[in-house]
Amino acid sequence: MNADVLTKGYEPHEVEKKWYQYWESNGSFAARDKDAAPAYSIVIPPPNVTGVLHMGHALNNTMQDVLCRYRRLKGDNVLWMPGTDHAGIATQNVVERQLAAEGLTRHAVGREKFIEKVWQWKQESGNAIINQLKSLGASCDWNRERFTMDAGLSQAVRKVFVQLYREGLIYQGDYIINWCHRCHTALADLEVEHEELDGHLYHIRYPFADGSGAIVVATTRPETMLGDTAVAVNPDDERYTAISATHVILPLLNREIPIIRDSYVDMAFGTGGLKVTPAHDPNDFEIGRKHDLPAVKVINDDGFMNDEAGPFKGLERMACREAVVKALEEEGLLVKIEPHRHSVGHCYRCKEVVEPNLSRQWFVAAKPLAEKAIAAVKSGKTRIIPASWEKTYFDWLENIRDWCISRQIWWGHQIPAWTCAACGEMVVAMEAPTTCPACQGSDLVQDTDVLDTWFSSALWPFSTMGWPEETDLLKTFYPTSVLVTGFDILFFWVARMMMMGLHFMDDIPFHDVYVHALVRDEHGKKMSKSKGNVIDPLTVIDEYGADAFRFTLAAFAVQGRDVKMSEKRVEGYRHFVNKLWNAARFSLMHIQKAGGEIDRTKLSLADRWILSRLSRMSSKVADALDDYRFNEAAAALYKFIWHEFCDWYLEASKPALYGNDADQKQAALDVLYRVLKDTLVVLHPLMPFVTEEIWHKLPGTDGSIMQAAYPDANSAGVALDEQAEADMELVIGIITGIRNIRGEMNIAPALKLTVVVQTDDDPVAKTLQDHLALITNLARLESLAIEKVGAKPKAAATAVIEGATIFVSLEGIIDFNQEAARLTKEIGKVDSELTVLNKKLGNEDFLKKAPAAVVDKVKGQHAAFAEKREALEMHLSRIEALAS
RNA sequence: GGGCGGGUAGCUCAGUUGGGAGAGCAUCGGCCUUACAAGCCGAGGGUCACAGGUUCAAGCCCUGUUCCGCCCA
Repeated sequence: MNADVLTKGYEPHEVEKKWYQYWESNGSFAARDKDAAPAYSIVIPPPNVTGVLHMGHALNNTMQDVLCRYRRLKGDNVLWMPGTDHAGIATQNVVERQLAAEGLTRHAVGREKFIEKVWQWKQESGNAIINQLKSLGASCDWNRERFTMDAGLSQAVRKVFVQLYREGLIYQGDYIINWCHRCHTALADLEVEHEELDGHLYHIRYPFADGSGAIVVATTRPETMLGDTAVAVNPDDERYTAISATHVILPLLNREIPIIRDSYVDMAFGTGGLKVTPAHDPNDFEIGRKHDLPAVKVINDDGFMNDEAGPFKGLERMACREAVVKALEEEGLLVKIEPHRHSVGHCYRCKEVVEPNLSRQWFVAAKPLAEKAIAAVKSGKTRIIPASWEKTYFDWLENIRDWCISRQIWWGHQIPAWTCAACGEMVVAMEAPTTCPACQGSDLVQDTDVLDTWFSSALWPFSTMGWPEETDLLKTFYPTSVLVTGFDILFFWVARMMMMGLHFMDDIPFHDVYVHALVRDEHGKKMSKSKGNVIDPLTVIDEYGADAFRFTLAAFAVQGRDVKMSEKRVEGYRHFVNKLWNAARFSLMHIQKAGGEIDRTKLSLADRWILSRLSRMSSKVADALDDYRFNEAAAALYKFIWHEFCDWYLEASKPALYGNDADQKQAALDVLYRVLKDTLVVLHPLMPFVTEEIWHKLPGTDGSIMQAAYPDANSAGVALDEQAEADMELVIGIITGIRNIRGEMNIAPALKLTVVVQTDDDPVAKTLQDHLALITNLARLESLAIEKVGAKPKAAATAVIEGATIFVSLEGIIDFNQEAARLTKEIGKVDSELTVLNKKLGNEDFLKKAPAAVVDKVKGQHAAFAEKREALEMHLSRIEALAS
């Protein structure tokens, strides 16, 4: 026997550090630009460069790592493309806060210097998340790491912008956009989060210009009335069909504005009168365009009222609301204020209330791009998994609106558009023009806006592979195999990558999109700092190890369902890591050298059984991973390793391993070696570290487990063996029956039992006879006799299994009342089974209409239970006779 | 208002062509049995949200009700 090659308990810390460095320095994660092997590729959803690893990243990247490691074991040439996103607004905010601490603003620093500072920040502290991904075990090809602001990716962004502009799919225009006063930028519709809030509905009287009366309008934002350019009513609204007035006097400003009629107006809402503010409301903007109304902007981009607000000029918008309400009240024009619950938009970056605002911005005409994105999924070229997300995807793309892509910040890809100071001509080009094509002037000023960060991430699947160059990488790995992502960025990112990929690469960006759920706390609540229920993945990894953490994530990652995470659950799987560790420890005490070819003629029942179970398990795990059913892969491994390999096989093989029969011992060693080795490989994608550690302790392995081949379920030696599985099931049934008696009768584990099994079923008798030693050992018996049904042992506890009756001799220690109670309980269980079966068999229709196989099965079950009941009943009456 | 997901053991959840209600944790009882007490052996525990329907047969399919969560407007 070997000396202790493994420590008694598994300590992940050093092991994880060691093997990660080993993999990196050996280039184990490197993809080959050109290769004969099948290509498998994933681009990472680039985390924000400002980000720190949270549970969502942990789940997302664990899944990708599992897939990549699995495909490598299957022999694929795997590219897992890593990188980060420049996260325009978020990053700018971080650096601005830093400046603020020094009493500076970005404007004081200047654009050029400010951007320098952002790069500096990125250099110093921007890549924290990359190291955190490494501690999770992520096997990205780090030498290819990309950043959305890299030169190459920026070139791609510019090319895309210029081409779309020339195709008329990018345009500049004055439209209502969402404006965040805090971030001081436009936002796309998607970037606005709506929340139901309690507010007020202000009813305001607008007097008719001809003095013939007034119309009452209702609004939630009274300050915008200063920008009203009309009042609208529904043409079918009988309340207003008869009025003579054509204009109203806008209160406070005493401006005359028209009354217009438009069927858009909801007659049921309030008084049926609608104030129209084209510059500060998206719906009003549409009405304004239709009726050719002027748009008067009263709130500036800084959130303060401008000249158009007259006496309210200079007030902050919320202060202005109060002032307007007060003024209306004084003039007797405020009819009433009602409590009103309504949806309010907030900036997704800073949570500030956003203001609809008329502004000159750049837009992508999304419709034509969306059509191709819809078609690709409809035709099945790209699969969305689970398919339930397809509907959401279609709904959004079918109702897509133009995408506002310009942002009034500094950190990002500056828009490649230049305007001639002399003649106003605009040039959109790859390179900065030196002369104006219209007037030959040389003073060309670049647009100061930058592009939405999502614009560059939309190009990620091909920009990271070197596009617009026609690289080998693109040829080998585009389209990517799968995109793994959370549903929260299905629109932000997935849909846009589809649009851009199809347009510029003329092919889908990925074959599969695997959409996973969110990680919540153990009660299903969203993790948030304010709730204090955030679990930090790094803390978890530190305490329980990355393997246990990854396995937990995989085990709970059921399709379409949120992952509920608690440290307690991770702790449970740490026990599992330790279980594996100790199974390896035991194995390595016996294994001296690499196992040889398995000689199937020399195998014991347990040997054949575990090889058969191994074969099933490795196929099951492969099938599960092929279908992104991570939880099933985890469950299959857990059950096999703990409840089959450890609970039964290791125990069953001990006599051979400790014994003196050289043949038996060699067979057991060969099987043990093979099972451990294959199990490590199958488990490796989920638990990369501990499997690598054990792999290196295993004699006969060379190099990393990452270079191993995924076990072939039908390879020599390992094979499905249904006979062995059936026989082992019988043996396990006998042993469990005996253990049950031992447990229920409170018989000390150390006490060796004398057992008789009676059966008239010859194959059963033969199987048991063949494996007397196995049963004797695992049930801790003094002796085991297999007999024909005959005279019953006297003082014995009884268990009935199919085809056989077990008598555990309890000479001198049997408590007859206890045994009677045990048998009664057992009969009760059988009776409830029989009730169900009797009901079925008593049903004519069942016998007539159910498939014959089902009827036969039920009949068989009934016979077995009836026989069991009879036997138990008989033993009970014997016991009762003895007890009295 | 529209859409999606969910309600199964005390807790968290599996349950994929409709035919045996299961796992982990927790609970109870017994064990330091030569890999593992981070362990071993055994046990208890469920009107599968509710009401109908289809079917010989429903946790699973259909309809309605209710509660919870999310997305969109």
